Amino acid sequence: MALSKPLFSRLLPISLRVPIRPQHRLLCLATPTDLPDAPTDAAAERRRRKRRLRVEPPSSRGPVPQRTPGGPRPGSNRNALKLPEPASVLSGKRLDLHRRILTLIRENDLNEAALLTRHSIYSNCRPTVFTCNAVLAALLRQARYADFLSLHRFVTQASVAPTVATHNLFIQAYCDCRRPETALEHFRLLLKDESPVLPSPTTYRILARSLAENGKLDLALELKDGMLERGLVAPDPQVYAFVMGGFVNAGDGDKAVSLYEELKEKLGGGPILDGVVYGNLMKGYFLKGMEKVAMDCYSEVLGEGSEVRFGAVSYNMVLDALGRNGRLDDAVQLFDRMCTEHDPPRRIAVNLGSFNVMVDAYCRVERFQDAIEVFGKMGERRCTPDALSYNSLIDWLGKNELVGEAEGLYKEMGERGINTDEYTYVLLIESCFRVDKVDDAVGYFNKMFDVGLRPNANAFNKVIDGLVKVDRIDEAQGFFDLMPEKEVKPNIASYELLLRAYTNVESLDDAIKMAKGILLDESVVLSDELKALLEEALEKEGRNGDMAKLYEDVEMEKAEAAARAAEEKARAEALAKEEEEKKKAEAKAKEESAARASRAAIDAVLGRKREAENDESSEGTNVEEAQVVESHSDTVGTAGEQNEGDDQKQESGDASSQVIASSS
DNA sequence: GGAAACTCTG
Repeated sequence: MALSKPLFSRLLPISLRVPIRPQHRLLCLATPTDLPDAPTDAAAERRRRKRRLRVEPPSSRGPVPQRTPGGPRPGSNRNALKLPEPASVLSGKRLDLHRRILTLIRENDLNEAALLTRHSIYSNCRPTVFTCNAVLAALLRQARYADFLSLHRFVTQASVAPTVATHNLFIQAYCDCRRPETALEHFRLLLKDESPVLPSPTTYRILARSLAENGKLDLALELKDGMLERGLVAPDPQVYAFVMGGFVNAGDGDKAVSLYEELKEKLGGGPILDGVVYGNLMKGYFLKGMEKVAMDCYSEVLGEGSEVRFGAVSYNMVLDALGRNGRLDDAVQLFDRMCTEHDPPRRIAVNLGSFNVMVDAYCRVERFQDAIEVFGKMGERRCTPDALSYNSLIDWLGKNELVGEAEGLYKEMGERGINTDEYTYVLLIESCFRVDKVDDAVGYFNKMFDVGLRPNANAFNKVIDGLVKVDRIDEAQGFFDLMPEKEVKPNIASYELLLRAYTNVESLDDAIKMAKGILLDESVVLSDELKALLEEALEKEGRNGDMAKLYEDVEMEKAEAAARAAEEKARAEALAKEEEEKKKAEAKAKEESAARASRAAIDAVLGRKREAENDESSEGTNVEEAQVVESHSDTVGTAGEQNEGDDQKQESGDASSQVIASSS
C-alpha cells in the first residue's frame, strides 16, 4: 500500500512539518500584529494580509497545520474527534443561512441568531461550524457567558465538529470569567494525539494573557515552554509580551527582561521587529532601577531608521511605561506622534486605549484639567469612551476631591447613553463620602437599584463603612439587613464594620449579635483580633461571662440547625430513592417492550423467510441479541464504540433493515 | 477591581 501524502505527514513529528528557517522567521516578524480596531477594518486587513501570504514562500505564519483528513484512528470515538468541515461547505443554502444569521448578529439580535442556529441544526440545512462560531463570538463579545456555553454545548452535542476558532472561543470564555485553569484543561485536549485540531498562535495568546493577568506565572511559563517544545507555532512575541507583563505586575523586572532576551535568542539574535514587547521591556528596566537603559531602548526602537513595527496597542504599552515612570513629557510627545501617524483606515496608530493611558498619565501627576481635555478629544478620533474610560477618570477625580467634575462625567454618561455599571456608583459613593456629602452617597447607592444594577457585598460595605464613619450606625445596619433581601451574602468585612462600630459606641448587645452572626455564618471566621476586641469591651463593662454565653448560644443554635439539616437531608434522600426506583422500573418496562418489539420484527422476518424457504435455520438468535444491545444504547458514543470492528454492520441503519441485511 | 492585541470563510 502506498502511503498517501497526508498520512505520511501525520507520521512525521509535528515540529518537522513546518520548517522554520531563519529567513522565514524574519518574514513572520515583518507581519503586522496590530490590527485596526474597527471590525470591518480588521477584516479587510486580515484579508489583505492573507493575500500577501499567498504569494510569499511558505513561512511559519502559514496555515495552521491540521491533522490529516484521513480521519481518526480506528477505535476512537468518531463524533468527538471528527475533523471540521472545510470552508468549501459554505455555499448554496448553507451560505444563505450563514448570511441571514450574520445579519441578525449585525442588528444585534443575538437571541434570534442563536435560536435560528439551533433550529437549523436538525433541519435539512445545517449551519456550518463557521456560522456557529460567528454566533458564539457575538455572544462572547457581549459577555453572555451562560448563553455562550449553552449554545456551545448544543452544537457540540449535535456533532458540529469544532475548528480551532471554536476552541479558542471556548477557551476565551473561561479566560474572560477569570478561570484560566479551566481554559487550560480544555487546551490540553487539543494537545492529545487523537485531537483532530491543533492549537494556533491565538490559542497560546489567549491563555498566556489570562494566566499572566491572573498572576498564574508558573503556568504561563509552562505554557510558553510548551509552545517552544512542540513547535506547533513559532516563538510568538505576543505570548512573550503577555508573560513579561505578568512578571512586571508582580514586580519582577529581572524576569521580564530575561524573557525578552530569551525571545531574542530564539528568534535568531537580531532585533525583535514586533513592537509589542518593548513596553513591558521598558517597565522591566524601570523596575530594576535602570532608567537610562529603559530610555535608551525607547529611543532605539522608536528612533530614526528603526525597523520595529508599532501599532496602536504596542504604542500604548510604551506610552504606559513612560507615564507610569515619571516621563510624562516623553509620553505627550509620543502621543502627538501617534496622532500624526494615525491615518485610518490605512494606518491605525491611536485607539481608545491610547486616550485612556494618556488620561491616566496626566492624572498621575495631578494635571486633571489636561486629563479632562484629552478625555474630551476622544470624539475627534471617533473614539467613544466606554464605562471603563469614564470609571477610571471618575476614580482619579474622586480621589482628589474633585467631586463636581466626577459627577459631571457621570451625568455625561447618562446623556451619551453610556451604560454605568456598579463600579461607577461605588466610585461616586466613595467620592461623596470623602467630602462628607453623605446623603448624596446614599442616594447613589439607592440609585443602583433604580437602574437595575446589582451591588455586590463590596458595594454594600462601601455605604455601610461611610455611614458608620459619620456615626449613622442605624442606617448602616439598615443596609446590612437589606443584603439578604437583595440576595447578597455579607462577607467578613461587612460584619466587621458593624461589630467595630458597636464596640466603639459601647452598644455591646448589638456587638454580640454581630459576633454571633459571624460564628453562625459558615463562610466567615471570627478573627482572633476581633474576638479580643469584643472580649476587652465586655470586660470593661464587667460582663466577662457574656463571651462564654455567646459561644454556648452559638453551639446550641448550631446543633439545632444541624438537627434540622439532618432531618431535611433524610427526607430528601428518601424522596430521591423513591424517584430512582420509579425511574428504574420505567426503564425496565421500556426495555422489555423494546425487546418484545424487536423480537416481533425478527420473528416476522424469519417467519417470512421460513415460509419462503421452509428452512429450520436457528441463525436468527445471534442477530437478535446484537440488535437488542444496539437499540438500547442511547448515547451515540458508546454505540459507535460497540460497532467498531463489527464490519458486518452498517453504522446507521434502522433495526429492520439490518436484520434483513444480515439474514439474507 | 480594571486594559484594550485576535483565531475559521463567503
